[in-house]
Amino acid sequence: MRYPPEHKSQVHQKIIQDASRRVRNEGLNGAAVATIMRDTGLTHGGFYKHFASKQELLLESLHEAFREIGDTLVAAAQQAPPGEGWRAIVKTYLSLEYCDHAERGCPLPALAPELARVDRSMRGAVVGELVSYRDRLLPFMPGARPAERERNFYAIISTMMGAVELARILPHPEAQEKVLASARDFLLQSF
Amino acid sequence: MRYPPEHKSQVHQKIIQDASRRVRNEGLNGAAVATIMRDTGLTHGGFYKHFASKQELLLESLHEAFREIGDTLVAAAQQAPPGEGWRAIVKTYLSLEYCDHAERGCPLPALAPELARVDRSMRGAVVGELVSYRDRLLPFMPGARPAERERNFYAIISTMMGAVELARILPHPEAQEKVLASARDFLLQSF
DNA sequence: TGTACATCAGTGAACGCGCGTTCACTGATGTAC
DNA sequence: TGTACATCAGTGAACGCGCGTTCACTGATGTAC
Repeated sequence: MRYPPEHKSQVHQKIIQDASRRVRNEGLNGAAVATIMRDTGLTHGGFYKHFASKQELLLESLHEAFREIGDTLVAAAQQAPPGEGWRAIVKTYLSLEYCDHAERGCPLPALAPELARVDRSMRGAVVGELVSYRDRLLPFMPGARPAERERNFYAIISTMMGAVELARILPHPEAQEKVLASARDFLLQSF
Repeated sequence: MRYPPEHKSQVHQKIIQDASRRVRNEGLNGAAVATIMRDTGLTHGGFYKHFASKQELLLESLHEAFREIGDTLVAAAQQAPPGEGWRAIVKTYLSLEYCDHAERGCPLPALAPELARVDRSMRGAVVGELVSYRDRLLPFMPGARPAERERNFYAIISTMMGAVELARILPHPEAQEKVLASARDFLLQSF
């Protein structure tokens, strides 16, 4: 049962992709080792040929999630005229599309309170992901000076996260859109 | 082992108080039946003399949490001059004090993503709690007309929730305060 | 070219643990007669 | 006033289940000689 040289890293990546989606959809406990391995077409015993522990998988999944949504938001911002990148980010982030598909969205509205509770051994890595996510988006934020862009980033991301979380609790698309639109209009008319 | 007539309802209330704090501090899975009963000075077997199920406890704990923080915020708003209630709410909500003590704070930054994932049998009750929380705070929101106050409520609560969640992920009080202050200044200078 | 051995991703039974829930039981007190 | 029984909050052993993790094993292919 020998495999081609790329095989292992492909399986590794497939496991992370799957976990990254499951974790955003169902929370940090939503990605059980046995379930993820079954989805990948393998059995649970093989998991430890790819990861030293469940915790390692969670951290790599989180990294993948931040990378994926970061790419999307940066791409949207780069399409916009100079200085207007943040508007494109706000419109993308607060769309019903991303509200409905947590598995492709930002990990913060999906996981933030759980991330605040991870134990010491994961804390540093989690903070690191958050900081590099911020640093990728900072250049597109409104504000003349870096300190001002940082303050505006915190205000904007806070509003967006909260709005998506609130909308996801509500049952009807109209109610969800009301929350998303309130936050969107509020942000776009500010700055 | 007969008990005075008020005894049972006092124990019931003590269990809910404890669960309400644990759930805000450690998440919906943080309030294990055995742990809570031990804290109350009882054994786990007695739990079902007070609640039909764990789910019933969670819903009553959530109700208690919204009631507690709602009381606090309404009291703060009532101290403020007419029309300025929302400013008092923002300052209270975004204090380091409440950021540090999730167990006494708003259940939204502690539980929102988990609340978005509760199964159908709990969904209605959760939405009900959210709606009545909103309706308690609406009168203090900025805006001349009810529809405007509702939009402003969504924008304000979203920003506050997100900021507290973000701050709670960060390790140092200075970093936390930077996030809280960014959101606070942003909200107070708007409207 | 042929044989013996090493490699290593994947298998599946088994483990210990924490969880929500059930249930026969306890024992102090109230009530019926 | 005294006896028999009912009540009911609380006890603690036991259950089935899902979880992360371990481990002896498999078997196709590579390598050594």
